[in-house]
Amino acid sequence: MLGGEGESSTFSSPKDAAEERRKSPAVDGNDPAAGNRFAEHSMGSDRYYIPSTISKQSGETANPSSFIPYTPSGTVYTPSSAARYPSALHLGSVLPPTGFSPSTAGRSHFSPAYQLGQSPGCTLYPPYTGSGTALGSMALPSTGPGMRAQVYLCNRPLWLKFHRHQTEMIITKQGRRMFPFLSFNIAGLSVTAHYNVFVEVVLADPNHWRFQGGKWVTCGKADNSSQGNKVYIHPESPNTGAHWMRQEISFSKLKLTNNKGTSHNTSQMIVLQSLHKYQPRLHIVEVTEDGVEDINSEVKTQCFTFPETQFIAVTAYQNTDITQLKIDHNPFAKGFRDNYDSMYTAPESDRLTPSPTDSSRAHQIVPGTRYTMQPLFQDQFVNNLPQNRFYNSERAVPQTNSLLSSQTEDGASQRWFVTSMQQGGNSTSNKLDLTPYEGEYSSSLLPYGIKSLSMQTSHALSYYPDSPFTTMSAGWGSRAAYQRKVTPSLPWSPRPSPTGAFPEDSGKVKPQVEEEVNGSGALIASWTETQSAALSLDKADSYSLACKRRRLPLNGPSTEDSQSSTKCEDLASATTNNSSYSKEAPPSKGMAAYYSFYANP
DNA sequence: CTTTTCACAGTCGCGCGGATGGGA
DNA sequence: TCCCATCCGCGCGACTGTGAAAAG
Repeated sequence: MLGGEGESSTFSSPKDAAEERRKSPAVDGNDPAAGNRFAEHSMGSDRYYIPSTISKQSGETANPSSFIPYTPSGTVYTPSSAARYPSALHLGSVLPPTGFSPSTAGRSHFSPAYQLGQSPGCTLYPPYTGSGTALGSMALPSTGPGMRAQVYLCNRPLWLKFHRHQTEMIITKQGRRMFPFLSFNIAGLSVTAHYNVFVEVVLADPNHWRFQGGKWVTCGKADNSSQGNKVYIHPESPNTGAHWMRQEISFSKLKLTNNKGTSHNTSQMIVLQSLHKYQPRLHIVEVTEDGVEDINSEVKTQCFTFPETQFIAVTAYQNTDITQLKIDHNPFAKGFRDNYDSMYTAPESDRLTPSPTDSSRAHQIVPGTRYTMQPLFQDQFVNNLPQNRFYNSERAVPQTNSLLSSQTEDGASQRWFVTSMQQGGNSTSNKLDLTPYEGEYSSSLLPYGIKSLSMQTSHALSYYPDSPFTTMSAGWGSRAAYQRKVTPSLPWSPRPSPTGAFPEDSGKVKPQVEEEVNGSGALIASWTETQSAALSLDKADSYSLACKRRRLPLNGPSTEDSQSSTKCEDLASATTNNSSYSKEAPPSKGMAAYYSFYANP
């Protein structure tokens, strides 16, 4: 299915035939390259991802219906966006009120309408693109095949860190992995239905970029003649909805290359052009058991776009802020951390990034720990459903602690979505307003909690254990590195100083982190409270925080090794120690909820 | 001058093979 | 004594950003 490119024969399959059959009229009629499903290069210059605008979206968040795509009142397509690219306007004409054609949305790669129109809808974080002809379908089933999915960007905090400086991704001939990599958690799929999950990378704007004077500036028009694969299918595709929802879906193996002529590993490589801005998109396509798309089903494809994952492809890093962030956060670059010793012998609370061994240890010691941590920092939830419906689902974690109760579910979730939408930023820089996001950090995590009790390991994360928690801690602890390298070498840098690296560092980021920690503590408390409340909320919160600060593991005395592993263990212990994996502790309600989730899809 | 390519050093995960210990 | 499982160390390969050289 995904083999529109000649070289992408890997994806050639019976699905291709199905794809052709399912091609929408809009595609056929408007896109001369319609047959080239993934032929980004063949798209006109007008085929760009268009970041959503903020105002309208944010305004809609107050209305729960705005979370539902295709609702007449949920129009998110903004002429302003379209106006920037005339063709978008044109294509927008075929879009439904939500800004994209449901009949084409499912096949973004072929559909200019989708590509242009989906952005407002997608970046609206219920980027559901629906597919097939059923658009509109407010009546989409909430369960079973065709149900709408919800997607989390698992490592969004890390993405945001990079996004502040305009993320850059190295591309090489042999292919370079993305960092941060795309990692999602998916909910709302049919447990038994089969899905293909894949990532597509499309041009984010029609410009050619260059790094000049310490900042990225446009420089002419983008070259749209790029060829090569633009899609990366998750290696576990196809698989059941239960499988996709059971664990984090990581695309850490995805590689970016500028080698158009690459003939090997095409299935793992996405061909990009240097100095162009790209937007990754996640696609979830329902297929039959043998991996062929079922043309009889109306709702088959869903697309999710996260503006903060935009990046500029480069052959060499331009912005040293980005370089330093990569070094600080990418375990593979650990060798370049000249403050490595201090980083990894420092108190837990001061450590910047996880070492791969940390995560593996944690994982070995407490199976599922890694994933149990994730909900604590699931800051983002792409939801197609009315929030109240979501929160009323059996997956919702009991919110019994004071910290959480301080924010009503509706209020919290709404602001959370508002935040997401605001982050659409202006369509040019797409800078995200982080403030609301940070403020609602904890509340947004809750829905994710239960699901994250993974039953499986994630191979990818053994390499990139940048759980949202660990990544968040890197924001303010890495100042030394910035101070050392960035300041002297980048007098022009927008954030040349340690404190300037993140303007919020001195006065905002740290409180933010603490707030996040509190949020995690809050979650812990909520969990523990539901399971006989060994720790009160305040105790759990303060204790975990104290442990982090004082380098004390929550589970008692430990060696240096165990201390290092407490990054995940400490905050998660309250939950994981009571998970079904633990013999010592009784099953938690959370775990029960986890099962119930699958028992009641 | 800008951009790309390449070799390099450092780190880590994984797999293999040998050593060790327990049970039949 | 043999078999099996587990543990440990080593080497290889993958991966990273760096910095110089090459290419345009």
